[in-house]
Amino acid sequence: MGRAPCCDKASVKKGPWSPEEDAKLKAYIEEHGTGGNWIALPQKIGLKRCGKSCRLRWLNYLRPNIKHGDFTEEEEHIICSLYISIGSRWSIIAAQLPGRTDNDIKNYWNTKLKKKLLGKRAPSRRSRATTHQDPYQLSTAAAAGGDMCSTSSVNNNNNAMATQALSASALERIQLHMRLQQGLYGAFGGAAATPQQWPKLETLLTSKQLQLPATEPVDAVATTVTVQQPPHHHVIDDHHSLAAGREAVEAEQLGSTSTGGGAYSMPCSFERPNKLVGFSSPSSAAATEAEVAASGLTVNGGYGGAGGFGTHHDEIYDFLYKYGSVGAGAHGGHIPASLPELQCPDSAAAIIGADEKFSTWTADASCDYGQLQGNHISGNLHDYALGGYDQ
DNA sequence: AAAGCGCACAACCGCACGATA
DNA sequence: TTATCGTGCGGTTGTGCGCTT
Repeated sequence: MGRAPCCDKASVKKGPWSPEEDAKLKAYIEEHGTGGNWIALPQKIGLKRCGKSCRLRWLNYLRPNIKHGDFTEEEEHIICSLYISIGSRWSIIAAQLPGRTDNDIKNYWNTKLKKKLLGKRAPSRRSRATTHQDPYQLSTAAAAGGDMCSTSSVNNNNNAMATQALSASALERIQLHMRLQQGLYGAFGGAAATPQQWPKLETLLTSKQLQLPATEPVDAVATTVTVQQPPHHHVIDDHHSLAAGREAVEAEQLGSTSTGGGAYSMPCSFERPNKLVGFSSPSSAAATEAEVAASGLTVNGGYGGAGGFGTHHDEIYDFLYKYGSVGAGAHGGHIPASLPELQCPDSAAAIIGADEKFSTWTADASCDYGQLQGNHISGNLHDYALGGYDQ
């Protein structure tokens, strides 16, 4: 049985708000506040609108000090840094930008900033509706289907396609991160010849350019946590095992180095600050931990992702934490300068479109990936970032 | 001139979570 | 402990405008 609708959809007005409606809502809230009940509010003031619609209208357009358009370079920097770090948590990103709404930022990102930074065109809705499936559709389908990637098999076409499609989202952030780190495209008007170091999240935090929620202890940034894989949707046996991951982290902690071509340890193998985990509900995290323990899959590393920033974002964050700029990491927080140009894997190209470049990570790259060198990082990262996670 | 297309923005939808009875 | 409800969020869709063909 589904959930009861929040309002009688037959009797509420939909579509654009009229000036009269705006005036009614604004006047009432300015005088009485919301009363803590958006659902009841429209009846009180005689609006034939859904309470949720009223809330949205107020938050996005009517409340004081709302800014629209004209995003500054500084704001773009913050949006990008946070997007790389935490993904599409627009409300959190919006909290760092006074006067901006999550909806505004989301729209700005989707329509302008993403294209500006990645040089890719979002597929039009028309083409999406009438042509072959693209990564965006597949992501949606996967999310709606819930378990398109839920089995351990990634060999059938559907799952392979879904996994590839999901990688577009995951790898997009990594690619964005790298491009910005390397100043490849002179984003924001910067000269490509003088690579611009993208500000580390920590830098933004310490310089007070960003403010984490007040509930988040400052020292959480340096705190590591024991986290766990989600109890379901694992694709682990194609390349590695959780045990291998555990062994790898133990080896890493002992200061030993793994051999090239050996079991790679990217998943489940490194510490990460819990600043993101801190947004999770302790109860839900505990529940997940208990479930994992019951399933016998408990390991060091990885992340349950119950609440907080979600599994998908956390995996990317974990990767960037070790190899990117969101943490000290094994490479001092910097992507190796010799990282090769990123190309779209053939299989993904068929879906994404040959003119779009997506990240892949090749074994023959000359860059130093430390213990990852010599491994087929492409497949591993790909599966790592996406395998079995139901984002 | 008209149709098609791309784009930006506003709004809606459904889900997840927390609070509370 | 469980069911219900309100809220918040992220993804998606609707719509109008301007440009191109």
